[in-house]
Amino acid sequence: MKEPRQYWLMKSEPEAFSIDDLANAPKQTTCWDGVRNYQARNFMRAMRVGDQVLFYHSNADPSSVVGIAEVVTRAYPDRSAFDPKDPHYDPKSRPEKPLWDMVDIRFVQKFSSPLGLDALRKISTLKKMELLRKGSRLSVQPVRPNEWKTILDLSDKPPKPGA
DNA sequence: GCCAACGTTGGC
DNA sequence: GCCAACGTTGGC
Repeated sequence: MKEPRQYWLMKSEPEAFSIDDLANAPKQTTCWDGVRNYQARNFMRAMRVGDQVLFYHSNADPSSVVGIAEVVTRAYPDRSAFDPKDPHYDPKSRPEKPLWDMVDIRFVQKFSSPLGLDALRKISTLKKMELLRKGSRLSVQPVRPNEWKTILDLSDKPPKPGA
């Protein structure tokens, strides 16, 4: 039985790793390391190969959904947690008992124009979207199918005149 | 750069 | 198990 495709949103600061970095990466693929939040980790553990991901630029000007990526591996141990020199080193995670996981994602598409937070907030069907919740900081979060469809429809359209 | 919201830590 | 202190995220 084939599981239905799931949708997610992943945040990255473009200064650190942008959608262009993903597009230019070897095989247009990267491992999503450095996640050190249990909720975000658990969402990655729930991911399946083929799941679709909205790529979001945080701390950007303006912060926006900028494109699409695809999950290409199941979750597996994040080795960066074992490395004392790594900024995301976590001594609680040991190779024999890994605490943190990551997945690999592959570039699918960059939107012709980014969808900024202010524009997304105007869409009534996105009212409940995790990204738009006040104080929401989750760097990996689920996206509802109708939210996914709404955002893809928006990305198809040229920017509104005068907007 | 500010600061509100949030998660984690650690004293008790 | 409570909760204050602290560190981080991320919009603005």
